Amino acid sequence: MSKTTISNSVIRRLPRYYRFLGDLEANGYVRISSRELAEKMGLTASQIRQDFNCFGEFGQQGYGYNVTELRGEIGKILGLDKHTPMILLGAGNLGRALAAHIDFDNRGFKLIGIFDVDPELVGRKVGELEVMSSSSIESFCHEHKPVAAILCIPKDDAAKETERLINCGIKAFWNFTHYDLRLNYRGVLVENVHLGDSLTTLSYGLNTIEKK
Amino acid sequence: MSKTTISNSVIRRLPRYYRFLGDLEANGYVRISSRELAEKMGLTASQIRQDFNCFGEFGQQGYGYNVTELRGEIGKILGLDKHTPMILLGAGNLGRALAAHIDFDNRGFKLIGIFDVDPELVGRKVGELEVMSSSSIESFCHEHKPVAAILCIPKDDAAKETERLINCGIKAFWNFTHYDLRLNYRGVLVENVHLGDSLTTLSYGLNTIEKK
DNA sequence: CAAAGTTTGTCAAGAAATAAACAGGTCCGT
DNA sequence: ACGGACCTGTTTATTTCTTGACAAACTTTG
Repeated sequence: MSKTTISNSVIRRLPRYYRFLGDLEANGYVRISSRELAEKMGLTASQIRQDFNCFGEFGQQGYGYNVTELRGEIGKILGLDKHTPMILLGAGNLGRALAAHIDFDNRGFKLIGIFDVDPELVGRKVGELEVMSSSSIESFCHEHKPVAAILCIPKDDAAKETERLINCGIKAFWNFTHYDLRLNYRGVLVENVHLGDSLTTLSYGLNTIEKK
Repeated sequence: MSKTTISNSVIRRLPRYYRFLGDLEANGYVRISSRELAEKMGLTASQIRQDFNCFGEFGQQGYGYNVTELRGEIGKILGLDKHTPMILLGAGNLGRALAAHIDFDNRGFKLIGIFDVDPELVGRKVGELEVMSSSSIESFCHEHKPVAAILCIPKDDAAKETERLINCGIKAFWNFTHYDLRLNYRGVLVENVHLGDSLTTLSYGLNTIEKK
């Protein structure tokens, strides 16, 4: 029986399940039990079964789960069979690294445009794409209808540019700005990534260990 | 009264508090109440008070919290007054972007060395630092005693290199590899960053919204 | 083909995190 | 200087998340 609302904790674990199942598949696993998967992932078998059952019954008693089938189901749940068109704002170090490093095609997206205000960067090639001037965002969006955007721009520009992109029809933001986007209204999605916060957490850990 | 063990949920919120308090300070705020801060951050006042009280009593009844003082206290808790020496493995796109983009000095660390196996990259300048050959890691660590390491290397090298670094005295890993480091034993810390998982979550969101 | 061994899906208990409530101080205007 | 408004620290309640338990069902083995 699949649940009506899925808790955030469960959703956050799904990509990790998907990743592990991909590894298992690559290593020739055909079936896996919740107990064995739990051991590999450092979770409890109970939690894994309950997580999966939020979406349906994918396993078989006495057998376990078929790795390929389960991975496919989770992929569908995550929308990884899609290729939602996405643009990148900011072709600085981080923006270029993401464009080159992230496997958009296998994560439900397709990167179709890169923009920057800096004339030095405009025209430069980043992978297959050529950096375009930020001033052409409106016309580009009108023509190609991107749905998602990556923000790798200075903090102070974030609010303004976000507003602009929403007017261009952008529905989802992957935000690397040092700014907490909060637009839970209007059906716009935001995934804030604060790399600095992540590093800070590590600092806390070191600081705390030392005191013991 | 400060608690003995701090829950992970609280720790994950600390960097964000620190960030918001920095913004408030920059905007001339001298004092702030939990109610007002809660409103700005999208939390409840109760949670904020309870979070802070894990570490001590920083506020005053009828007044609130002194922004600068509170920020300082949280900074100390997070160990941001330290400059723990850190090295970077992997000077590819992502590694170079992190080296350039992250404000290590204000997050408790100091980046003191960058390494790569690729002879093409060795010798290249990344900010102030020059990329060194991975073969020199041991001698470098012997001399400069780094405590933390960033991993921006291929997935398949992660396990081996981690082992190697632990033997060099590394105690904390900031892992960008597509590989879940789990070394909770031996007092070694790991902060896994899975950018792909983050993007996948956004895909889920879009996929789910559409179905409504 | 039957019995033994697995493993799921689900329900119920337990633990953890969050929110509400409130007593006891502090601030501020008059 | 006094009363009302305000705010923290802490206790209590509520909600959410995780773990444990078990019946039902499938697989494997002799």
